[in-house]
Amino acid sequence: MGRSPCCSKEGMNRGAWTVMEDKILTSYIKAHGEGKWRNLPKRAGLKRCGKSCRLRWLNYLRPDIKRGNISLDEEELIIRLHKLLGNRWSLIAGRLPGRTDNEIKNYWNTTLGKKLAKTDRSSSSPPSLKDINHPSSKSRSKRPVSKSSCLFPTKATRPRVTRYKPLEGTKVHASPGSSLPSKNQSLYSITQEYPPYLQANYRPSGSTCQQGLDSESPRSHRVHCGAHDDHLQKNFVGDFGLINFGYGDEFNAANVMCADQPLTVEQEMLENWTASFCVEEKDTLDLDSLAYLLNSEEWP
DNA sequence: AAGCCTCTCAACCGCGAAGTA
DNA sequence: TTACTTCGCGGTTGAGAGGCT
Repeated sequence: MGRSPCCSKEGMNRGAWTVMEDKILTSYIKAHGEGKWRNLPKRAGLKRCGKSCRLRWLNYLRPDIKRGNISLDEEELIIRLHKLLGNRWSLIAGRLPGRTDNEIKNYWNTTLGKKLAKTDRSSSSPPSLKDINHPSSKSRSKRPVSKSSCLFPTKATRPRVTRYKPLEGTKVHASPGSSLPSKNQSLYSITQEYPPYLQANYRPSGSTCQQGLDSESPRSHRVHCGAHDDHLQKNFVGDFGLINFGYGDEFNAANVMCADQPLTVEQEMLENWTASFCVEEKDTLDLDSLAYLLNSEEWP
């Protein structure tokens, strides 16, 4: 039978996206919502394959993409989640609002993986963040320290190259990866707070574990729902089951485990969250619980 | 100054899972 | 049930930028 290509390669643009292409894609998705990637380029008038459009949107154009360096808390979370989940970047990204799986994957491959490998070699015991952030190795310490990055030697020695193009009007929106159902907030009420072009396909995180809520794009139920994964079942229920997220009754353990409900600990991140329209300010995450979680020695 | 090296990250590719007819 | 389509994931690649010699 053979696998049919996702699209005809002939006459297609490849490589870096132009500003114009970005604009076309962004405005199309804002008007029509995500999904139907295969037909999207044709309808939008783009000479790109659907896959490429999807990737560009998810990794770059999406309005809730968080730019800038990975914070210490985020890094710690990545390390812990990677320990737990392995190279399941989309699941890890689901816990880091505004971060994409590609970004985390890149960050791991270029920075964290190396750091951890180094520290693992030099010590048989699991590395602490202190070890990771202040490794004894001076292999690249010749490079001057950048003002803009101060967290880690590897970053400091080589300023992060920021090549992304400026996006006008970029602001944080709630997305499946960043929406956090707050106390006493029903799933549906969150849906209502999505902008129209997001409502078409975005659904509150809980919906990915609740079959039937999204009849338009049923596929969105899978992948991000860690509850369907045995490994996650075992580990996340065990690890997160004790946390009081302060959700209502509709959030059972399986819902809490949903990968697209972010698990975050950074106050600034939370404030950014609540600053967006997704979560009302008065409804806050139980930070104490999360702080306890990260500080806990029982974390893997 | 120029060539080489290292690093980052956007983009591509192939595959498997899930949905559909 | 099965053949096919579509989507999303993880691994990999390569262009571009900056540092080093």
